[in-house]
Amino acid sequence: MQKGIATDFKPAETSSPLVRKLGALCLLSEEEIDFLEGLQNNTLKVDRGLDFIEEGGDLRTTFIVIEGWAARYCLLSDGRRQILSYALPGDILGLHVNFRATATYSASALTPLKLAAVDPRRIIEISQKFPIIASGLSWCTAREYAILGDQAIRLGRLSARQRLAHLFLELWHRLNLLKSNNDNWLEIPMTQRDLADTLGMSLVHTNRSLKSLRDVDLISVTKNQVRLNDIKALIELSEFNAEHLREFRV
Amino acid sequence: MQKGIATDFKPAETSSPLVRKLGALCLLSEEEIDFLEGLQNNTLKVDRGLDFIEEGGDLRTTFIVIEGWAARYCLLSDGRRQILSYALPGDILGLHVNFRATATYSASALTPLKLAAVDPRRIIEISQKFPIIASGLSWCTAREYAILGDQAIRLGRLSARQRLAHLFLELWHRLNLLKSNNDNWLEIPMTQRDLADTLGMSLVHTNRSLKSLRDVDLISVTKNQVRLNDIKALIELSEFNAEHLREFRV
DNA sequence: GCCTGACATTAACTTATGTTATACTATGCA
DNA sequence: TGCATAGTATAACATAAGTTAATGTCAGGC
Repeated sequence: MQKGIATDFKPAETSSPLVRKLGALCLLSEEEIDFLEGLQNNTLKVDRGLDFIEEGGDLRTTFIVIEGWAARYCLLSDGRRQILSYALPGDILGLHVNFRATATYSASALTPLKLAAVDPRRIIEISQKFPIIASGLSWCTAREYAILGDQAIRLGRLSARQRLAHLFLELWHRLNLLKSNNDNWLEIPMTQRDLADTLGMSLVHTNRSLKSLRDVDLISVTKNQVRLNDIKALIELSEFNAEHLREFRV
Repeated sequence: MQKGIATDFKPAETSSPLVRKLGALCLLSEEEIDFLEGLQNNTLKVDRGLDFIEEGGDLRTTFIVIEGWAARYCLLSDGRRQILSYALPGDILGLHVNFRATATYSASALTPLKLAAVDPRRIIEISQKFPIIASGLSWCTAREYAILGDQAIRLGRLSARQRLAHLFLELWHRLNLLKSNNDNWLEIPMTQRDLADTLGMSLVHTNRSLKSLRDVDLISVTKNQVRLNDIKALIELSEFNAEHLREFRV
């Protein structure tokens, strides 16, 4: 990626996922990297299964995921749950919290989670002092929005099998931005219950549809791992559009 | 709303919808209003039914809706369509376009449309010069995101009747921010085909479900108008959460 | 004053998906 | 070692929603 220009600034493997994510997109200066790392100094841990954002509650903090997976979701009165999206390492929750906001969703830890808690005022600071980073965050926002749009497409217009394939492809592509996956194994912490609540289906039908994808050998499944056996066929089946995750070049 | 402090700055009825929308949220200075109005000088018209953003195409412009309704949508290969959201007067499309982006959705005019075309660099300018407006745009972003989340809830977890009621309530609330609706009439330009493509249902089932809402007298329908006969019952039926549209106070 | 086309309505039939229930398999833990 | 629990698997049955097709209604063009 543009070797010879500023290779020194290429984020190290040890960088935070956010820096790796933005660094994969545009060249970051050493100063910018330092700032982004400093932003994530104030960390906290969340146990698996615990909520760290509650719908209807006050939200005054922006969270950056450093390690682990989280799920954004809403509950209905009868207990039905709709997972809206997943937050992976490098993802930001509450980027547009203005001083004080009411959370419109809950968020819980799908795995043990390490988060950075950021004062939203520091986000505002960014757009004044670090235009490149600001532009990167803007890209993050547009990307989250596109991801949620894809979720709507899955829920509105795809069949059960298509939904599963489409979701797996999305997660696979998102993870590839963080670390280059050599193989097609996808490590996911979600149970079938979680998948069902993500894809708007019943648990039983999720299980059935997974089996039917296994039966035609499109995927293989082991404990918390999915192997995408034929990416091309999966893309075709599910009408997945990888462009939605790419979004922009400076 | 905080009478006596700066009532002179209260946006006039003749203001642009964006100014009315942000003005309903926080006090804008005369300078801020002037800037926002100036932003919308470069207008264009779009005929009903025409696309002004095309998925996959280059997007270098931010659009502000001044008059009319637009729909954001994606098409699948077999022609199925999923409408993701509606843009009403005062709404912004492509707020997070960074210099050059690929559109992840198409947008078309549901009515004759008047748009302002804004250079995205002017948006960046805002965060440096007008913190209040920047904060307002941030609120718009969070709100759009919450609206899309609600769309996912509709598609994922609500029945056909619930989806319809939920959508009507959303649109009713959003319109109320622009002009105080005295009655419960909702003027919508969408056909049943559009509603079906929004709610992930077939046209026939949309019609059936509308009828069933009419039959229990929850709504009345005439040409392009829906009357919400019992807001409270509709909210209860559809699990609508108006908080999602409110979002923050400075 | 009659076509035409876009939109709405309704019926009959099919299918994908939901529901309920039971069994199976790990894993942690007392 | 055995029990409890969370997760997975499958079958049998119920139902919401899709599909196809026919009919109705209204507005605009000629």
